Amino acid sequence: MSATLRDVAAAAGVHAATASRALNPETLGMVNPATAKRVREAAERLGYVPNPIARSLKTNRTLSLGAVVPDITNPLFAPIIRGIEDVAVAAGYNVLIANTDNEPDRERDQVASLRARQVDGLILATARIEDPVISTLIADKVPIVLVNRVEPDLPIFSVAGDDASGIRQALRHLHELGHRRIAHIAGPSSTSTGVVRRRTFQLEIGELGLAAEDCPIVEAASYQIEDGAGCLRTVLDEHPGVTAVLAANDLLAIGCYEVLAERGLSCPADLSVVGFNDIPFVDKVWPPLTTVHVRHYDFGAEAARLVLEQLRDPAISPKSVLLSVSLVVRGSTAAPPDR
Amino acid sequence: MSATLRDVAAAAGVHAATASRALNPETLGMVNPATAKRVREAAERLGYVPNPIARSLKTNRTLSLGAVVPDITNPLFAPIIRGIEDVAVAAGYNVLIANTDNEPDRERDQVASLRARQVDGLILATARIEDPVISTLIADKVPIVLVNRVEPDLPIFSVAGDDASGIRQALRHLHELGHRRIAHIAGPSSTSTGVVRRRTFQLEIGELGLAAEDCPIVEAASYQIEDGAGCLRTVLDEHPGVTAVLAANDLLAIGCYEVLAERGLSCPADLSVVGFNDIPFVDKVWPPLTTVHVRHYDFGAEAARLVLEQLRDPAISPKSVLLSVSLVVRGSTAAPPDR
DNA sequence: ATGAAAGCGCTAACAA
DNA sequence: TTGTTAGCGCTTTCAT
Repeated sequence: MSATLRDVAAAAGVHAATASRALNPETLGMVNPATAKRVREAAERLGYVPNPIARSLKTNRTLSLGAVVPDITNPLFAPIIRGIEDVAVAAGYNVLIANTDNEPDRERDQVASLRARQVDGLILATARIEDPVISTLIADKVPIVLVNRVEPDLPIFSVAGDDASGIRQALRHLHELGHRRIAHIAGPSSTSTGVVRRRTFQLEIGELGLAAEDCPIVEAASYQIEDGAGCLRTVLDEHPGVTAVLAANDLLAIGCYEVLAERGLSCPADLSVVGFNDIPFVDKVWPPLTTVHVRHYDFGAEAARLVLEQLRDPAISPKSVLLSVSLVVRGSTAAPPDR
Repeated sequence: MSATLRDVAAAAGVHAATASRALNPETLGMVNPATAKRVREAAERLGYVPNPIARSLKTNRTLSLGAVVPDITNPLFAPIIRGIEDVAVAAGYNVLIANTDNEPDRERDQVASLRARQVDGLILATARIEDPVISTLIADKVPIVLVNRVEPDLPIFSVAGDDASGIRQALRHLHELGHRRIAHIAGPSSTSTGVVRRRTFQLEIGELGLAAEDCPIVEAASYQIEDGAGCLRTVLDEHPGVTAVLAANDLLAIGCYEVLAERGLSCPADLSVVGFNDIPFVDKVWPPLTTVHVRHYDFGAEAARLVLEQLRDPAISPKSVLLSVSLVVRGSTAAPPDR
């Protein structure tokens, strides 16, 4: 059995409370430097390791944060988690990660489990809109931050990329290359990103003076490669004149590649493709994907900072952080074919 | 404030101890079914959620496992973590994840932090050999499982892929295609996988009757894309006759692609390349990578099962689980060029 | 079958 | 500055 605070106190010839104060930086000021030193030495000698469980029971703080993601194997979330972790660990917190598999029930359970384990704050990177879990969390005053999602109507902290700017940059790039018939493979309308990117696409098409009927939108059931493939098949079948596709994320764009291969079309000669997110490896596919780079690590880091802020000052009012994005032009976009 | 066990007890008109027994499946037998029902209803009514912190303080068990990985953003580890999580959650445990950045100091700190938080068991997916952290853990009788690493000389649980078989399958594939001058880009000799794969390469070269001097080995400083590129440059400069490369992991193989592009060589026409691990997206690069498929999700799932086994029966003796691997032939391998 | 009492290891009033 | 006391919420003897 490892040494407890009482053991340390006894060894240093002081009371447990004094030992506690001596060992805790915040209360160290209340104790005589000499005794503090004795206590520290005794602790060292006994190999004392404080028991955070006992501390938590007393203080109602666990020094841990919960992070809820739809799927840790999605390359999008690894850097987000990494960002959260780095900031949290630096502040003395650790992070409990929970997967939801995009299932509302599992999300509810995981959040409940995290709350039962008394995490001090929560970061949600699950993208569903109108999520009842969130309202409960807000009502219960649990410090939370949303990642990769905006909820303009809710008093809540959030971190997201400037999706509108990303879509605009992508569209203008295609427009400058000469494309006039551009399709959008939209993300699920149950996600905040899907909705925002789609709406911006429509707006910007108008801004550029393109005809809505030349720029079809097909919605993917989920952000997966196969959905991208299915959507592009629909587009090509129904709008053969399209010369470029703007996909709502990289996975959907990669799905497009499969359809091109299967139909003997080449990218970018026959069709230009643009993705969104710049996940790892899309620079290694062929052709290297032109996409919108999003700073996912910073999403996580910023989200963690926002939770910690709330922990420091519970009265602080919510803010939304919008991180800049930038188009990365690679090999999947070029001028449209001559007709 | 949420309801405590005392509140439930009071509401049901019983003592806290009775409420505790009624709510705990293991002790439910000691209590009158009628009172048990009353307690359960009261708990339901008050929305009682047990406080695991208080329970842990008393029982010395936290129902949580620690998972230590070198880098969560490495696509190799996401499925491992996912496997751990799925099994752990199904058994009522949750998982604390810690990154080490491949830094020994950080590994020590993270393990210490996890232990301080009283995790019931640990899973280490960090690959360094002769790791002092491990001996300490063994000495302290902490239930642990090593993942993707074998330590034949240590009495310890481990889960790994059959690396030797993977290397053999890859080499025979190349040999059958007609390659006789095959280079190996080895992983760091500080990792168990690096050592085993390299040794098997040497052995198998002999088995196949190939000359050691025709089959150079270059060791990568780490398992990164850039290291793969650097190693291949060395190989091509010093052994221009080589017609195939077997890389110790996929990232190193992808690094080879970059060198081929930069030298105007084509894969597989000029040089065949084989990877190891079959991480996501290596089927999307160009040419699609021939590689050894490893069941990483199962690594995690099996590791979690092994920890849980130890928790159930602390006296159980260590075992090593070796999971099968299989070569996936894609587009990066072909017959050697005619000379 | 249930209640009483103690205590896990720590911290925070309060008192001295 | 230090000690005393109490208690966080739960489980577990021991007694009834």
